[in-house]
Amino acid sequence: MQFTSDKAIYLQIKQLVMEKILREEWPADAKIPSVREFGSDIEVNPNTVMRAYDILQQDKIIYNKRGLGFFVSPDAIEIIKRERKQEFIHTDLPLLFKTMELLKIELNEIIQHYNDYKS
Amino acid sequence: MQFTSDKAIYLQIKQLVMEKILREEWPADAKIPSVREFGSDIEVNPNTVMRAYDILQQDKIIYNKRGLGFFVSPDAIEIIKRERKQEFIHTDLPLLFKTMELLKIELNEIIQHYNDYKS
Amino acid sequence: MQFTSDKAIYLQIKQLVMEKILREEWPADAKIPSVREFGSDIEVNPNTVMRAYDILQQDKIIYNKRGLGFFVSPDAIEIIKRERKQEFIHTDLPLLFKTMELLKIELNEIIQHYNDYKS
Amino acid sequence: MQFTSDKAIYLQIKQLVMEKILREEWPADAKIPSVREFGSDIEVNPNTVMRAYDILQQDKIIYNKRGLGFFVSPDAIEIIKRERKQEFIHTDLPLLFKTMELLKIELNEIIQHYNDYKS
DNA sequence: GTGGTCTAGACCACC
DNA sequence: GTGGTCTAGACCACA
Repeated sequence: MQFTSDKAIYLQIKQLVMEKILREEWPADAKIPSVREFGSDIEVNPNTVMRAYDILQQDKIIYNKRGLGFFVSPDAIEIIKRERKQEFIHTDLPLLFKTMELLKIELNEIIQHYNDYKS
Repeated sequence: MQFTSDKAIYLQIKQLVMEKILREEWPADAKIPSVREFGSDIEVNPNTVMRAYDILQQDKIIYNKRGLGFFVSPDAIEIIKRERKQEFIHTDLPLLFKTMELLKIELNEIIQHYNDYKS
Repeated sequence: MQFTSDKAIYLQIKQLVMEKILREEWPADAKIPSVREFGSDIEVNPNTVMRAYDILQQDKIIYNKRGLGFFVSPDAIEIIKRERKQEFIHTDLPLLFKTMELLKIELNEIIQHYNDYKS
Repeated sequence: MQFTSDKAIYLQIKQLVMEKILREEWPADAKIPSVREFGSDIEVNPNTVMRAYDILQQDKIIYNKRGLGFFVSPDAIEIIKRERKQEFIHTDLPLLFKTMELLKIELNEIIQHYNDYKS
């Protein structure tokens, strides 16, 4: 696993976990790797993994059973999608449209790129 | 002027200046505010404004006449557009499409939001 | 049975047992469930239940007959009440009063809530 | 400054800060000590102080100006009181009443202790 | 000067 | 074995 240096590692780990959940690699109520195990997998200090797990727990995306480990929350996917969609619609899209305006890019061009991407 | 705290202020200032140029609020060869003036306008330390101007000058988006101040470069718009368009197409768009995929958002929805935005 | 994750489970079990005794659900000299039975009831590892029973035995709230199981001590209620009352008066109440002071809550309001609670 | 060992230090620091704000030792928009300064004051590692500040910032009780430090949020007192009152009414009080019931303590006795406390 | 991140290593309670 | 807390020390970007 390689990390970009322009974003905090613990945030990238958070992202990584959420993607694994979305892809159902880690299904609901499944145990996720312990902080030590995951840390050694991706070559990151367990404390840093812990920080990511901590936030994920606050967001109710994972939960903890004392002495056993962290588990995927039953409604994790729903929560993640809800959060991300909010951000997408209220932050990402407006930014996209504003940039399009400034650069005088038409919608057609976006659609063109989209079709290229899908194929 | 309010700044987001999750991005360096000097970068937000740089962004702001580029937008003003793109919108032709500050046309080619026009004098832009001095670091002190602009700094007090937006309630930011002049040093921080200077840092933004420095980078803009390196990018040849503005130029300096000693003792007179900073001025918009004649080909500023062209430079900005070239830079931003690269980033837009090769970084922003792919990221957007990836998010759409994960959230199962169709292109139709984007078009819908776009029309809402334009009106 | 659900447990809060912010307190040790064995302590929550201890609490639970003491409440059952105080409510006389488990009267004096009655046999209480075996660690295995109780553990499977509340979905907790028998070792953890054992740890709670151990402490309860040390406190002389329950006693053990080898090969037969654990039983409620004749003076269990008295012991529990003595312990808890000390803690209640010298720890819980002062803390409560301090909070009331900080939040500017008057005694009247407490009495009001008490009446609501009783009805 | 001394800390109880039965509660995480960073939580006690959070508590301490909130009390200083409630007592208006640190008024609205005032700068609070830097993590290093406060850490050396109370003889705690700056990282631990940071953890407390982090949570306080999430709760919008303090805010950050990049490169300058942390400041008391204008509506900090209101937020703290709201939070604490919720907890008081929905957690502390029900627990109090339940304990009173179990220990067969009457309201009179509480009132008695309250008067003793006030004098 | 300020926060923010990360590591390494320690110690603890809990299951 | 698991999480959770804390320290010490390092490095960085930012104002």
